[in-house]
Amino acid sequence: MSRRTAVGVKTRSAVRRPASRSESKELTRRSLLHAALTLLSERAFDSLSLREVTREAGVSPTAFYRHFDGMEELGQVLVEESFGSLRSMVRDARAEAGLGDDAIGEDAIRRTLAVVLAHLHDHTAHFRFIARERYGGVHRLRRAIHRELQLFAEELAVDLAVVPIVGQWSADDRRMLSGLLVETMVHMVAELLDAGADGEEGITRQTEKRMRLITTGVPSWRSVGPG
Amino acid sequence: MSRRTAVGVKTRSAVRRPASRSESKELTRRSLLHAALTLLSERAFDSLSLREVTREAGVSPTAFYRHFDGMEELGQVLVEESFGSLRSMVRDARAEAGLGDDAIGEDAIRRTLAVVLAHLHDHTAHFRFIARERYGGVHRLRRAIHRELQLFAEELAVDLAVVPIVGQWSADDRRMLSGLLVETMVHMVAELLDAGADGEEGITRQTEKRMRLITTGVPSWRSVGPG
DNA sequence: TGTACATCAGTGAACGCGCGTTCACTGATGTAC
DNA sequence: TGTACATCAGTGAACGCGCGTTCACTGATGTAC
Repeated sequence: MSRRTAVGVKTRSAVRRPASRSESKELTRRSLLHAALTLLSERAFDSLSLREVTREAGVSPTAFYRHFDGMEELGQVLVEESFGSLRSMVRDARAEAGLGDDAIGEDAIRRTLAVVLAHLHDHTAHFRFIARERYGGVHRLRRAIHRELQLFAEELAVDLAVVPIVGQWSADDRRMLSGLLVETMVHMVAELLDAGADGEEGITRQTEKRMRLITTGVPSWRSVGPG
Repeated sequence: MSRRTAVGVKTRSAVRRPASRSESKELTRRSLLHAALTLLSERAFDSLSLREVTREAGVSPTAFYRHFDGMEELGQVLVEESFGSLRSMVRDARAEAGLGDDAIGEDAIRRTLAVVLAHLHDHTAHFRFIARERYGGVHRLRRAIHRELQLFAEELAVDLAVVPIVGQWSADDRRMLSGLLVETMVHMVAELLDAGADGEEGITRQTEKRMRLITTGVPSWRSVGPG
């Protein structure tokens, strides 16, 4: 306590004197966002009050206004942060999946799911926020989340163009496939967040099977069904 | 106005003197539930107040207590009603799909989706309530909804046992397939509720394709992958 | 059918409480010289 | 380095408001005779 925290040791609750006014302001801002995310783990954003957030963060209600216009602005920041998490995950997943000249094999599926699970553990609160507000009571949040997931699916659709058979498909069919794969992963995340730790293995195993069944259908797919 | 409403003419807002005290009580109860569902179309249950509901229903706040213990009990009733809608849909869908000696064909898929769409139009508010609270902020509601959807998927898994190839699968694989099909339909419902009327055709067409791709994979499915 | 009493769905006033937001403030940090 | 002043993150009191819940009530409906 009498010295600075040892170099290289990052402790969540490391007590160290903030170096400057702006740094200390940033700390308060972070603790407000953190407090909101904590409360959102079992509440809808809709029902969160400004005073609850400041109480959880350990500052006075008025301090809130030094950082945000109101709860709506804080919500927007949470969305942006959560999308940051999502995008970094997508980047990793695309790298790991390594779509190329091969069909979408078991390995690609397993590696992708591993990336999702890793990010889920690192950004649980962000992912829960997205899952909860995706169809929640706040229109602006729903729209923002929808747009972001759409974007993700469209990126995957483009990636899929290099996969052998899928490369011959129409763009619409590719979007259908990528949308189904993305939705299957999103659903897994939502279920994992809602289930206890003991449900984890069953859910991931089922999801892996689902992804395999979907890709199994690829070689026999016909865009328009038989007469 | 001077006479009773004509026999056989059912008008939503038909003004007729309630025949009895209990009948008039029931009318108020219905209007409280209706008011809640109306407000829930763009709000989370979490954030709904008792006074808002009574205001919307056009009665005094105190009247609420003649019908429900509090908001939580009203929520439970909404869940039960919504599940009533869901179960009647499932019954229709199972009858229409007519799973039997044939593979799951385009017709079965189309008929099933038609049933879902019909029920969606008749019970929009109930379905929206389920979609919103499925991963919403109220634990009890999440659990109830999860259990009900699980049940639905398990029923479908049992039905699938009569389908040629699927009949040879392990029970676990059949549950995987039914879970994926159910989730695909639930996702369609959620998207339809969130999109404008002009999104409807695109969403249903994509869903139909997704279901066809899934069933396309069935003949080539191997429970454990190669290698 | 008429009368006298019981029931009870819905009312309106009142309560204490947490809410969002304002305001003038305090005192540590930052800056100019 | 030391001093005098400016900045500004966070405070605490205060406001008016909508909340859930209580209570004694009213008056239409129901029932007993």
